[in-house]
Amino acid sequence: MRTQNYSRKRQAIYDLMLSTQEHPSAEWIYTKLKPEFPDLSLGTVYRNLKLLEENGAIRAVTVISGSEHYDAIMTPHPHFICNLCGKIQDLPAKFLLPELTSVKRIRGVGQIDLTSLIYYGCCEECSDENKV
Amino acid sequence: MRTQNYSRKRQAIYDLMLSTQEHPSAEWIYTKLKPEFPDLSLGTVYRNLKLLEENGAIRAVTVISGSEHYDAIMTPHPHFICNLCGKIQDLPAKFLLPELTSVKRIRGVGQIDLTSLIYYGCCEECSDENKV
DNA sequence: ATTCATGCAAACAATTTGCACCCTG
DNA sequence: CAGGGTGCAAATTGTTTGCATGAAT
Repeated sequence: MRTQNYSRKRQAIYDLMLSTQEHPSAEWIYTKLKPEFPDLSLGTVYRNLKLLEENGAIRAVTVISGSEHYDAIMTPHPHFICNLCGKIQDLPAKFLLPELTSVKRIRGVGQIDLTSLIYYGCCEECSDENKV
Repeated sequence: MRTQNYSRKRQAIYDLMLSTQEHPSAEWIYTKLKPEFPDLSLGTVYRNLKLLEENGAIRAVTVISGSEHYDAIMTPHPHFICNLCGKIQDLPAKFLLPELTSVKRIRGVGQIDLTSLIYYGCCEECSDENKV
């Protein structure tokens, strides 16, 4: 991990990541922080997200319609992603069965660092809207 | 599903998808088919991959270093993705526990269409190389 | 002072799209 | 001949990067 100086903007990005239920993209974070940091640039958000990921402070969930989304909750847990609105929801860790996370190596395949379980479907808000 | 004409190129793309162990990106398919179809264009590959996906003939696995990768095996099964070389391997369906695939709906969250289980780590080829 | 952090704009790379033309049914 | 299908190139979009400047140690 490369040595880092303190940076008020990086701190703000991380704090925002921690405080939200969203699974933000760079753009989302940029828009949220811009009022407080009028001189914030999108490049800084990208750089810091990458840095935080390298430091193990946050992790990438997946790419949704072209943009990467991040999660600051580092306890292993699955996600639910709505195919209609793209919203990502955390699922309780119990949905990630111990039989899955206990697998550390698959013979003839490789060593496992991370297990990603994602359910794709239609969230309740979207299915309610579609009924109306 | 919109009505479609027969297209020799679409057929070739699908055949190639079926015949390979790779989990191709658009670029990979383009390169493979270009010799046989010298007038093939990358746009056509993108258009047809999207069409095949809409038709349920193939499915997107995930985005790896910026590009989408597809799978023509539609039987539910997990994947192993190497963080170093990016190679995607199919895992036997038994690795996708029935407790996972039997979940069709999560209360307060939504309906599930698809369950994606991806193991990320270091494949055997890459760990061998790193030892040398 | 030295190294890190940032704004800005240009560069990049994957994908999409408009349009004219060809092919399939 | 009507509606796909495609090549081509331009446009879009998310992300990265080079450089000059400002901040942290």
